[in-house]
Amino acid sequence: MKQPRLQDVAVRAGVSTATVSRALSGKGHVSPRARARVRQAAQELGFVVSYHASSLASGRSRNIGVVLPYVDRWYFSTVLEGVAGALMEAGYDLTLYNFEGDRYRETVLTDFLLRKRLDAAVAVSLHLDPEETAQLLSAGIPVVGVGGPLVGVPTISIDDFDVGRRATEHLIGLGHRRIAHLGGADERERYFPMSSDRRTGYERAMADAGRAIDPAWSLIADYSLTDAYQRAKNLLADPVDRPTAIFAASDEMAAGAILAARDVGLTVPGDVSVIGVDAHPMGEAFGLTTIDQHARRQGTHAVERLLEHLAGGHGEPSNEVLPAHFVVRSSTGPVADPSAH
Amino acid sequence: MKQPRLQDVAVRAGVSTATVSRALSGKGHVSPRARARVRQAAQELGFVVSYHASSLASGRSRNIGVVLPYVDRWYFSTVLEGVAGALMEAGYDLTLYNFEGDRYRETVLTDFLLRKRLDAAVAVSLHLDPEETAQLLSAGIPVVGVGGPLVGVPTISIDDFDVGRRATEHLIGLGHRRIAHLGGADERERYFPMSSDRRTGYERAMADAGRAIDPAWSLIADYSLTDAYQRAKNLLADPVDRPTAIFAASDEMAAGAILAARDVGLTVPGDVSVIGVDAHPMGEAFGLTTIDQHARRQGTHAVERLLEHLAGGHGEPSNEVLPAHFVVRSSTGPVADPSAH
DNA sequence: GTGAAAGCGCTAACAG
DNA sequence: CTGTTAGCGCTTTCAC
Repeated sequence: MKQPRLQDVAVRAGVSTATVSRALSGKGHVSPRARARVRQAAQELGFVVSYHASSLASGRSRNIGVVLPYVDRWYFSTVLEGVAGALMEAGYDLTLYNFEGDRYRETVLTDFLLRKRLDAAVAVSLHLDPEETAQLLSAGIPVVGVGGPLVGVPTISIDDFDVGRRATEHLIGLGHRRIAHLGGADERERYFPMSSDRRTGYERAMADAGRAIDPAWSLIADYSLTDAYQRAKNLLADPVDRPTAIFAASDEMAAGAILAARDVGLTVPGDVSVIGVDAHPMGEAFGLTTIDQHARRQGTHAVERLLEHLAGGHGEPSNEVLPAHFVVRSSTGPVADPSAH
Repeated sequence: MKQPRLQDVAVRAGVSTATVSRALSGKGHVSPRARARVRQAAQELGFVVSYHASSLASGRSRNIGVVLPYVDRWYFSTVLEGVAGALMEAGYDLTLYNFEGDRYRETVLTDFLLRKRLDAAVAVSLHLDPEETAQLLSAGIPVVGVGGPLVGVPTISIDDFDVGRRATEHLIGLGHRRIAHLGGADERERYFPMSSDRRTGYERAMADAGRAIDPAWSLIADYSLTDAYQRAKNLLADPVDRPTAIFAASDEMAAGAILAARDVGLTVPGDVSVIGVDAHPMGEAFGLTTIDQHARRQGTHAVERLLEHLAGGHGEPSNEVLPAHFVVRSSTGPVADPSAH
């Protein structure tokens, strides 16, 4: 049994195909009576418009691409969930492009994005060089970024510098002087923009408070719990020259640091305080103090902006900075011996 | 500047559009010389076929749908990554449908899947009732399942019953008698199929070994680390009547159990052994013994089967059971006092 | 091996 | 408010 076509509905409803199209899409005026009959006929036939035919004819596809470097890390999957939910509400399809680090970066940019099948795209925390940005934009569709500021693309993000500074100041306020930072960098020595900004915020806060930063305390991990665990363990193993607090650029890394601390016999926050960023749900079980960056909301917000733009299009959407909020739990506390140096 | 069309390439190469189509798609015979000229012309013009036009004309879209209940849980995002990678290699697009639990279940099934824009779909760990399965299948496209056996749909999975039994037997072999299980169930009181099978495997192993199961030891959590943490904490708080080992149906839950044990002053594996399922990367930092179910491979494998089917189509793909492997680390060990009852 | 031409199923002017 | 009529850009017989 073949799928019914719009033509079939037209015949059954006793109107033209144009009227059916209008009645079903809601565009253009159709008499209530005709509308009812069309709906009825479509219903009976189980008619569903063909996306491809519709898209080809109209030039729009109700389909938005999401480009991200990872899908199995909390921040990305959470933003993705936000984006997916918002698109679903709006009746849009979502096409997923996963770089897997750098593995498919090239392929996605050159082969996939250009097939003119997307109405728009959202790029999550991507760091693209000018040429790559040009490739992205050459698809000729609106793009909005989430996370790292993408040069030349309107972006939804938080103030990562501020987050880094506030997290560090929280620790400083608790009397800590020896504060380490566990941040990230990507495999190709290109920073995740957010990582470097958070790190800069940390450095600024330390400098402003007149604290020295031991270079050995400025760690780089790959954003995974396990890697952070290893590095934190090495850092904390030294009983004399270890920090009393750690600011990790993500909750997963913060969790790794807490595990590391415990495994070298230190208590949290007794011997070492730990603060993260994200408000990852697992932070609860760790009693982790963190800064909530509302990842899901970043995703939904990006979609809202994109759809507004697609609908009205009053100028390009511009950069937008969303707030981030402290969630204080039990992993941070006053330094044990403030006089220690 | 408008995108070049197939026509433009044809003119430039001095051939017909039919030849360009054949040359570019690789279907049908084209002389090497014509092929070269077409490629050249397409190259120079920066031509990319229009997906919609191509799909409309051919009836195929090189687009596969992925339907899953969550995207921010490790198992699902890992399977998704596997699926995405395999599809990318094959030059297919991936359309994502996220149920978000049950939030969009209905919508996805009724509104989205039917728009005849997919060549096939993979359904990850979905439990559908017969009517829902019918809806899925009514899209008229091949579907393969991953994870839970989907009645009427060929599925790639592991033997969850066997996993549950082996995990439990591992504990029994270490001398444990008092073994608890931390499994999952979904919000609507419909089991995740895998959860109930793992639980059954646990029960069988216990029965076979002549161990009694205290009903209070058969816990249900929502698969999150934090929920597992809470429940395990309640379970382990009782100093007299607590289990000496816990089999958790996922590594995230196992991690929660380990945190809980430590927080009530117990050592792992000294006082309580914990085993999980998944081989979640964070298991390393926990020293977690687990059973690797090769989640990513489940995803890639499903795609391979699907593409084979799409290409050759020698009969329906059938159910397939992939192996799972022990990864023994330090969270399981001999029971402290084997004579304890 | 290659070209001509007929669609694929729908949308969007343009008349009426 | 509704019908007519071109396409949208590509694939695919069917001849040559």
